[in-house]
Amino acid sequence: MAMDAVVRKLGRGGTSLADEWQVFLSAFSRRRHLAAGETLVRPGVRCGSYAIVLAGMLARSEALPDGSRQIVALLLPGDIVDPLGFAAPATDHAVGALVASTLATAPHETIAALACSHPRLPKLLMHEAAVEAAILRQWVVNCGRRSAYARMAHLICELYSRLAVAGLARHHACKLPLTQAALSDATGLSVVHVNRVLQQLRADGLISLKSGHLVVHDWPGLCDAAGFDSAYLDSPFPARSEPVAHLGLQHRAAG
Amino acid sequence: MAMDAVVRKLGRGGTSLADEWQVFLSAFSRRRHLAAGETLVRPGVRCGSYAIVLAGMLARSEALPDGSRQIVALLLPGDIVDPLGFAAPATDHAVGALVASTLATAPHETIAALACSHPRLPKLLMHEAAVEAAILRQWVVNCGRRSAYARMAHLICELYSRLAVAGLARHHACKLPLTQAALSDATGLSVVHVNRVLQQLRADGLISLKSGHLVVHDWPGLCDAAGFDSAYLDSPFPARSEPVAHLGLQHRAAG
DNA sequence: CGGACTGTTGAGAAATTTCAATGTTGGTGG
DNA sequence: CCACCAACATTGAAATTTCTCAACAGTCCG
Repeated sequence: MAMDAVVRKLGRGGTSLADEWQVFLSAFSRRRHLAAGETLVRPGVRCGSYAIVLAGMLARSEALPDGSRQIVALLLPGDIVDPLGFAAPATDHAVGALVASTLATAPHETIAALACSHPRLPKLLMHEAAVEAAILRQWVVNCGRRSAYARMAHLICELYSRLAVAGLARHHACKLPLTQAALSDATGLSVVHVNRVLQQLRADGLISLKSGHLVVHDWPGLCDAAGFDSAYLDSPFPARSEPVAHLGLQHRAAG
Repeated sequence: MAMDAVVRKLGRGGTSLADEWQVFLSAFSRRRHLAAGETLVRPGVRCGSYAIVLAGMLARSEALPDGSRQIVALLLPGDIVDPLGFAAPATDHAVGALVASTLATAPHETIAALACSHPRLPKLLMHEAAVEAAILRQWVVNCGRRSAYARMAHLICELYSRLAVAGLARHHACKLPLTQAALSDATGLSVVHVNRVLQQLRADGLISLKSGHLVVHDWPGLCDAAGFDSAYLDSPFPARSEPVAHLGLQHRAAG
């Protein structure tokens, strides 16, 4: 079943915590479906369970007083919605489905109980959280210091890489069902400018992006435009595995 | 000794994990001093120990190919440098001291060993990490969607609040030893614009900021300009404690 | 006193936003 | 199958924010 992406992504670190993953995943017996636009977590509400994205795409977002919103993270298949969940205070932001999505869920108590019998389980959650934090840091860099063009390119690099890790990219192509409005909220750019930047990226022969389907025509070029270095994304446990190259990507020259 | 701020800040959640904190802190027997500008962690290097900031101020930052840099987090007294440390992959960014700073350190192995005897210790680290992540999310919002003016105001609100939690603010004033260049790197603005925005904030009677000393003249006004809501910062464990009001701040009306 | 770092100022240039209108697409009901 | 509607994408032009450049002032320290 759709657990594929999850296993692929979570197992990427090699074998050192394979048992813990097995145990952890086995707790996720429940399924939950969300329609596009539906909300999973409301700001200020403590969510009582863990969730793993099986299919679709969700966004963590914050609404601003002036009516605009900022997407603060995108959740792809294989992602744990809130790895620090059972230790975290109430979330301050919303999590909503950008497209129809499927989740697997498990109550916090179940996981907490498992953590007792499998003391290395927290380590595994902490690792996932650390990768999520690294992504978040890149978003700060993105919004803070990169030009609109590089910002868009970087977001696309990140998403492509993450989808590739989950086994959801083939032949430099993947589904990327984000409207330009969503891209705008993710990058902090205006919708109009997103549109123009995308045209530029297409004109430069780097990508195609149409009706939710992304094709990367020039991965090294895109990485270069973005200042993208995938190291922060996939880093498995102690050693560093080969980069996403094995998933059908040429890897850009070390710089 | 300087452990004051630490105890104050880390203990803020009330008593539920007090024992774990005791045990955790007792492992930090080593001290380390950094001069201003000195580097604690270099990108790509796995750091083998935990560190807690006792005094001073450090910055996590990423350098960009074009020579600019983005500060991705500021570490204040009481902060754990990398709560997910022993489960995290190698850091992708640098951590450096902005001013002369003191740290307490403990080897990862020591903490890992303690985690075995005190199974709730990871939960405590995860909680700290969750708060750090919430701050990071606010930075994304800040850089992505707020005007320069609001952005600066928000950063100041955040720093003042965090310093207040650590017991380092009195009478609406605190030390804030950040150069305008550092503020620029933290907000993603140009140095020149930082200067102008600060002048505006002063002219509007919200703050004074001179030679490393901040005074907040109009906390509600500043929060308002920033769109600041302290909820994400201090949230202690399950229940929510009173906001920073008890630390000498008027709290803005709920809204 | 000199030098280095930090803060300040002005003016023109550039990137990005806003506004407002017009295509395009995909689905739905007649 | 067509008409229609809503959501999404695209375009142009003016307005605004922010940046860059370049100069100058203040402060700290040896």
